[in-house]
This record gives sequence, structure tokens and C-alpha cells, in this order.
Amino acid sequence: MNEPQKPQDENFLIAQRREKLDKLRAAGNAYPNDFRRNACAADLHGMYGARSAESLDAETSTFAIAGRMMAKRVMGKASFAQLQDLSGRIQAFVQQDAVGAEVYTDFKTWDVGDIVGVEGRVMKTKTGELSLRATKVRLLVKSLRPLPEKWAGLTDTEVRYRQRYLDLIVNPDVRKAFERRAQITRFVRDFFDTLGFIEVETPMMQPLAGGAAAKPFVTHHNALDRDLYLRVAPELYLKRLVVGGFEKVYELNRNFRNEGLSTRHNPEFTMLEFYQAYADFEDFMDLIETLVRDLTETVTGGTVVRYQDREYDFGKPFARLTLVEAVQRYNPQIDANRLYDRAYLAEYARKVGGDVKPDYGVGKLQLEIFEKTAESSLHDPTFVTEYPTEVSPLARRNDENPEVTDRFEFFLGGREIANGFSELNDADDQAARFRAQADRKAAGDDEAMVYDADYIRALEYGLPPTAGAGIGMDRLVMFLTDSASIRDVLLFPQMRPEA
RNA sequence: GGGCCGUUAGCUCAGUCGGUAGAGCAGCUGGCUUUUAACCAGUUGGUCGUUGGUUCGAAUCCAACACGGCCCA
Repeated sequence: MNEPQKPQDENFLIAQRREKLDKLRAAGNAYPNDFRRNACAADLHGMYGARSAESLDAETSTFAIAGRMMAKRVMGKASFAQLQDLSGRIQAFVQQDAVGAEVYTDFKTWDVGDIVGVEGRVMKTKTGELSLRATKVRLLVKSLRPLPEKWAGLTDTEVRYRQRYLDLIVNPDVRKAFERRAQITRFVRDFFDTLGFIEVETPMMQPLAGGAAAKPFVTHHNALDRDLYLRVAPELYLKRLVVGGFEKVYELNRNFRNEGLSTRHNPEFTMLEFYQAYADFEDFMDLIETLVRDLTETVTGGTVVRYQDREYDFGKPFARLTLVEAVQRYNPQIDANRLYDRAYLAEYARKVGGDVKPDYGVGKLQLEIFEKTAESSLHDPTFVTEYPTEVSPLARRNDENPEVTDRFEFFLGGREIANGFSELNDADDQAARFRAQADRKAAGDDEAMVYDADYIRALEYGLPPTAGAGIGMDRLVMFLTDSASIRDVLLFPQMRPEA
């Protein structure tokens, strides 16, 4: 970096800290990198937290810790400071007699937010708090900006999302949520690895955006002089891999969809997709039930979870019902004899606020009614099956009823969490369904899929009978961290440009 | 895209009927060698989101816009 221009709007507090930094620069290296710690806050609490003050006085080990100073209490010639590192916080006791008058005078000018190194022996204070009795203290980094207030903290959601680093410094629960997120992804990888799945990475930039009904982002490759699409799903590539012999495969990575922002939608989000040859959608409902139950138990320590003032029991078998059953359950007034009557469904869908277009068939209308009237009520873990073929262009038809597919979606807390099906491996049927999608796109549906000729070619070589599913990881993490908004489980959620 | 709510000091927030901009914390000065939101005394700090309008006078009333939140689509 070049010499930064002092911003015009630099406030007085920053100016004061800059003056302190100027003095540090004048006195030598203001940004040293030779301090080495040999312990973290949690290490010391673990080793000595239970010991008595007297027994600690006999302890001769010295420790070096480092961290951000989160509190500073000066009482004349002795002070307490709270240091925060990756593991937590620990108190340092800094006495003038122990560190020397000159260092102590400097110490008193340091600010909350500065990054500090402390060496010394462990002790307990009169009130029993484990502390490091400093023999040396060093300022490692001068913080130029004041931290939010120590008690009320930082609550402005906008600042929390835009300046996540600040949120992480002052809100320990935020850190915990993201640690749990890491724990969840680790569990998922272990789960599939143990079952013999292989993790792969398929293209994020695709010449055709396939595998889901969604608007893609477009970008441009200069050397190839062609547009590429950020993927809306990895599905078609993963099934190509099953054709190639990766019979158990998964990918845990980002998808991109060009849609609005809300508490449940971010333009980039994390999806788990997994495929297994010689399995069907019922096998995968069982697999997901096991995955979700074991995951919940691992990260929460039990099978009963509270999410936003409601209790969920994962110990019980998950509910299963068909789409039409769900429509009937949440629409007791609907005429059960006319659930396949297009005109009736269109009128009913319109009445419940659904989208109705002339080319919508019975299946699409059933789905509209389901989404408007049933979905948000599906709190307890629930699998919904028998999705219409019309709205499932990549799923295998049911053997008894070709109008529906061997497909399920999984709902939790009134939200769709997962979607899975027995894969359509009839190349001719798939080609016909792509053509139907392409017609819709030509008719103006910008979420319709495109015809993917290479994917059809792959199917023509033969896709084994296969089950596949996708799990929206962000929504699952929201649930397991009791987060109301997807932004609370994304470190850097998409925001409009700052005003 | 629509509705409602919000935007005042670094942070958290008050601000009455339209009449000189307030508090706590942080900061600064002084005191204090086991504090726990340390304490005691003093004290600095403001583009009231932006732009217009109404008015003798606007943080306050009106309009548009920006950003955020919640709900709906």
C-alpha cells in the first residue's frame, strides 16, 4: 500500500489513535512480527481453571499469549486487561513493578481493540479469576478504529453484515454459529466418505446453465469469446460422472441463482448434491433421514431442537405424504374429486394467490396450490412424494403412474431443505422433456431449462439406475443455529452498495 | 415489485407542541497496586441518511431518493 490519504471525514477518535501510531512508527517498527505465543486462552483455562490460588502461586511455568484487548481497567499502578484470541478470553494482570515504569506508562496509552502480547505466570485474583501475571507486555498492532461499546455491543444489522470482521470481534455468538457451520460441513463430508462416496468438483462456469429451474448469472470468457453461466446446479455434471463410473459421488459447493434477496435467499448459496447408482428415491429418503437425525444429534447433542420458538423432535420417524395428500390436508375445503380437473385447479390456485398461466397443466397447478397453502405449515421433518412429471424434468417416471415421478422433497420448519429423486435415465424421455422445457423457454419462461445435447449423449451411453438428491446447506445451517435469516449463516451476505 | 418500520456523537439510545442537540459507554485530563460494565472528579466530540418543500424558525411537518429490517409477491 502507498501512503494512505487521510480521509476528510476521519473523526477525532481515529485521529487520536493515528497520533499514537505516529509515535510508534517514530520509535521503531510499529508492526513487529516476532512475538510468538505458546498458549491460548482456552489452554490456560483448561490447565489451570480449576486450581486454587495458592497452588498456582507455586506454578513456575511461564506463558506467552496474544490477542485483541477487549477491556482495560487501570487502577493507578496496576491494571487488568481482557485479551481475546481464537479460543476465547483471558485476563492479564499488569503491574508497574513487574513490567517496569516505562512500559507501564506506554501500556496505559494503549486502547481497547489493540492487539497485545503478554508473557507471565498464571495466577488467580481475589475473586478467583484465572489471569496471567505479566512480566512483559508488548503492543503488537495499534487499532486505529474504536470498537463498539462494550456492553450494548454492535446490534446494527447492516453494519454487522457489511463489516463482519467487527461483528466477529464483538459478538461471540456469531463466531459460534460459523463454527457450527464448519462442524456441519465436516459431518456431511465424513458421512458420505464413510459410505464410500467420492467428493468431486464440477464446473461453476458452464456453457449451458442446467440442472435446475432458475435464472443464471452470465459472464464472459474473453479468449473463447463466449458467454458462460455461473451454475444453478451441478446435477447434470454429477450424473455424467455416474455414467463414467463414479457410482457414488457428491459435491458440496456453491450454486448461483439470479434472483432477489430475502431472509431465505442469497444469490450464491451452498448446495450438497449426491448420487448413488443402484439406489432409488426411497433409499435416499432413508439416507437423508439418517443424515439429518445423526447430524442434529452430533451438533446439538440431542434429537430435540428449538428453532425460533418451536420445538422439533428428530427422534421420531419423519412424516411422509404425497403432494396430493398434502394439498388435501391443508385445504380441507378443496373438492377431492376434482384434484385432476385443470379448470377447477386453475381457479383454486388463483384463489389462494398462486401463479396461473395458460400452459400450466394439472401437475404445475397442484404444485402451485401446495406451495401456497401447505409448504409453510410443514414444520416437523416431512418428506413429500409423487411430484408431477410436468414439474420434474430430470426425474424418473413412476412405474404405476407416469404422470408423477419417483421424487420427494424434504421440508423442515416450513421450508424446503432437500429435493431428490430416482434419476431419469431413459435418454429419449429426457430428450423429450428437454424439448418441452425449451418450448417453455421460447414461450418466455426464463427459468425453464435448456436442451443439453451432451447430457443426452452421456445418457445414451447408459446411466445406471441411480438416485440423486440435493440439500440446501444454508437452510439446514439456519435451522441448526436457530438463525432467522440466511444472512446470519453467510459470513459475507450479498448487500446493496453502501449508501 | 408492494406495504409497514427504521436511519441523531465511534457504539447503544433519548429528543415533549416546530423554538439554541441530549444521556450512558468509549475517548481525553487528574486520582487510585487484585478489577469484573472497576470506581471518583473534570472534559472534548454532531453534515440529526441525502435532496427538495412548507415555515419567521425543521432532528421534529410534507415529498422524493438511498440504505437497512420485517411482512407480502
